[in-house]
Amino acid sequence: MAKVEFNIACTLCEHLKDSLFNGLNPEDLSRINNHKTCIQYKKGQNIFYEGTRPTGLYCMNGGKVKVYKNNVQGKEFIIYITKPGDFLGYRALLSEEHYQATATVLEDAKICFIPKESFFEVLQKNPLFMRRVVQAVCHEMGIMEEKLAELAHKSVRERLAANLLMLKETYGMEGEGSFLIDLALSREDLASIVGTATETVIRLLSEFKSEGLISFEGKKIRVLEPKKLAKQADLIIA
Amino acid sequence: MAKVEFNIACTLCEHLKDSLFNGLNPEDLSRINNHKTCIQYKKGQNIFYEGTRPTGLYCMNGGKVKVYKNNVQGKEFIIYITKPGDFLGYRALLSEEHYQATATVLEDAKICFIPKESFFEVLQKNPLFMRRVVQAVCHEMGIMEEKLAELAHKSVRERLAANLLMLKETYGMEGEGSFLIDLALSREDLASIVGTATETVIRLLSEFKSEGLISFEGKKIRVLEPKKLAKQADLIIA
DNA sequence: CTATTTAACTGATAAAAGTCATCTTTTTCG
DNA sequence: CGAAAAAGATGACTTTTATCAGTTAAATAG
Repeated sequence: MAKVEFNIACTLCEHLKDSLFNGLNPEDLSRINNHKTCIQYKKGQNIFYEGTRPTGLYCMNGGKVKVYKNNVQGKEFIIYITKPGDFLGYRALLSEEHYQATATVLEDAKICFIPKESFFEVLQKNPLFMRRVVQAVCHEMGIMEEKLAELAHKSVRERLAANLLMLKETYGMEGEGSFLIDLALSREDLASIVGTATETVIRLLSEFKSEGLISFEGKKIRVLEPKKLAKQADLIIA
Repeated sequence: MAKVEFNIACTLCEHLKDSLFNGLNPEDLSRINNHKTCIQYKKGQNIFYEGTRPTGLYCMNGGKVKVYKNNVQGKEFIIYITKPGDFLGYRALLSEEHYQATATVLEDAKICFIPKESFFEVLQKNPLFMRRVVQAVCHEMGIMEEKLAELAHKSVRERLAANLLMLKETYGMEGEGSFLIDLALSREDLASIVGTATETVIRLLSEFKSEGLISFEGKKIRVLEPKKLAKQADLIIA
């Protein structure tokens, strides 16, 4: 499959404002810009593989990518789903380790690749940028701590509700008082996010549907009652 | 309870070599040293609380501290247990957020406190130190990703085995071909590490014991058969 | 040193969730 | 288009693990 390139100047990128590159001085941004390679990926293509060495940083321009780990039996656990402006693969790059997860395109994506050297150069000579990266990484870590505790002590039903709300926050498109999660996720992928079996997700989704909390719209889910869903997520025995 | 202070120069600290402060130039290390306050804590005392703002960084000199989150029903999930040389409470400090977890002393501890300003000063003017901190944070994040996947797809039995091995790696003292986990952990705390009920931990521990994988030594656990325990942890259907 | 509290342990039971088998619907691709 | 594959759905069953109740052992405080 031939890689299709595209090009867009970082300064003109519509997602720059959502990115950590935002606020970078023109000189450094142009250094990034001049060394980047932008590639269009099709659904199902892999960006990087668990066990390999990072050679640079990916920056999401469009589309969606899942970052996941496979366990011994081949079961997937999805750690993260990208949104535009996101850095991808920065963890292994910054810790100078192998990738510990695999990244696969969920919806056709446009992704810019910044070589390691250029990224580190800008990082090194720009303490404020470095500071913002650290801040972002530590924030992300807080989210993971939250997820850990959730996974440890919440039921699958609660976790599914919580994850639907989380997806709604990130990918939700408001309309008529409800929110369409703009992400074509298979039941299997949703199960890999929640950390459960596909059948269990299917059953619980249809329960939520019959309780009027959500509805289905093609491959997508519409959150009808965020507050009631939050009650399901929180185990508030009210 | 009066706080008991002690003082030890960073340059003379026996754990400097295990710390991120290692390699810092003398000037910066003395800046840290001159602004730090060292306090002795008793078992059960709290270092910081979830929801409060960090005012500095804690650096472990001795003893053990658990960092944990409480869920709605009051169930604990232990995110981390410190070892000497560790930074404590750096995540919230660096992300400029509230603490998302509480830190409580497990075994009488000596902890040095470095005010936010001094730490950031050294961080800012020392890119190499910053780089090493970023690297450590990202490494830590990789461990958490691992834990997430483990929590999502492994059984309690596997997780207990895996966590015993992890504790052995960090706190294990070798002797006669076996390893004593030098950490007086209650069954309840162990359950909070694994993410399960106390009763379940008790039952599984006595299974492991009767299978000859571990033995009890006072409040501590001795790992007799690390390899067999690893098999239990990995779900290798060999 | 003994009373009281706390931790460790055991058994019974119930609930949650995983697995397996099967069927239907949808999607993909030659 | 139409066959084949993949995804979605449902039911039956089993396993795992949590919960509850109660007992024993150990640690702590008066």
